[in-house]
Amino acid sequence: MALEHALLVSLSERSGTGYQLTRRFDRSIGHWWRASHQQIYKTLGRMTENGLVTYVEQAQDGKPDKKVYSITDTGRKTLSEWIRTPGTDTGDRRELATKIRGAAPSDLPDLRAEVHRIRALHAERAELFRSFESRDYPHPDALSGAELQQYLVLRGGVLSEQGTVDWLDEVLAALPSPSPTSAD
Amino acid sequence: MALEHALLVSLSERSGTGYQLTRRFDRSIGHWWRASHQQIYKTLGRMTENGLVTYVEQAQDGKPDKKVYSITDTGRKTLSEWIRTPGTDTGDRRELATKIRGAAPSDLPDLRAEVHRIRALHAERAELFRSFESRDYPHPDALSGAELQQYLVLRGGVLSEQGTVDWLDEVLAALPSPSPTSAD
DNA sequence: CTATACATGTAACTAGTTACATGATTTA
DNA sequence: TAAATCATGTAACTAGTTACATGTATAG
Repeated sequence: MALEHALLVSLSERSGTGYQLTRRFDRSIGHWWRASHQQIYKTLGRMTENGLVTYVEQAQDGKPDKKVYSITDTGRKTLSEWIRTPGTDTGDRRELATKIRGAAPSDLPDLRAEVHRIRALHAERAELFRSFESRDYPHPDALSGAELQQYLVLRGGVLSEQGTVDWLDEVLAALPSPSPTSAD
Repeated sequence: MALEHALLVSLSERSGTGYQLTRRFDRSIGHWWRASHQQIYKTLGRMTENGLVTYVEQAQDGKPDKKVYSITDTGRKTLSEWIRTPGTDTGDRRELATKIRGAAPSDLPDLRAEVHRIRALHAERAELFRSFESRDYPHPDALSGAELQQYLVLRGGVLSEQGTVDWLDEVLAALPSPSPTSAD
């Protein structure tokens, strides 16, 4: 589960309550991910059982007690291992974004490799969709009806895949290279 | 549930077995959606109970019997109603793509309105992310470390939102307008 | 002989949503 | 006086994944 890892990234930046984590998700991490407070509380509960996080309960007057969560050493280790391990071959953008966000300097070589890998998956799909496009719809201006609509959906696929490739090219250009003398 | 609607779209184009629907998902509809055969069989079962689809069982020698599903009048009505009704305000691309794919000529005015609505949601988010970008990272070339990585993830959000807007602009330009005399 | 296509499903699980429930403080 | 913010959760449900189970025909 990647929500677990996203929470670890957030907690590795700074500790906070479930409520605060929900709000952070609505803002920064939520640029590409939404998680409800219910889901976050549930996940934090399981993570506590698994020793990835701990919390300190703080009494407050007028408000319910709050639980301030922080990442444990086990959590930090689990996160780093996850970042260093290639993900699934579905090319999940959310998962990759979490890894980019959470990678420590020592994780960067593995991260770059993973970005390359995911970029290749999306480039391949973009190519595949473009081949469908030219094969099945050689004259897009002449289309109408159901065929036009099918074409437009395919166009969405092409643009989405190519957009991901463009983003990852930006990422690779900006991320520090391990060996600046030998170009990639 | 939108898988239900995606299956109705597929069956409204032509009838088929659960297996065939799975394969069609892997190809055309699967450009932006994946569904496993297990999930499709389960969903077809529920849809049969709800009267959206029916099947005819066909014996085959050497192969297990197959169930050829087709859409019912209720299913067709349900699909059309769903297409004509605005969706959630999360701006789900998958859902919109299903509507574009499934809309009959008489659904087009409502579809255009929905595309406009979803385009506006994504344009708003693109703007919001760009405002974060210029406020929090005025000099992107000077960034490094965690801050650079946060910026790159935000860039992914900007590109993704803008990419969706660009796609929907293409859709609006290509889809026939109800009144060609008054420009939008 | 191995993989792929055809054809169906169950069981157990993980992920995520929606509705409900409580209650104080601050801002408009 | 109404809404938003802070703060926690449970219960019921829908959606989707992974592992298991069976069996033939055909192409390489």
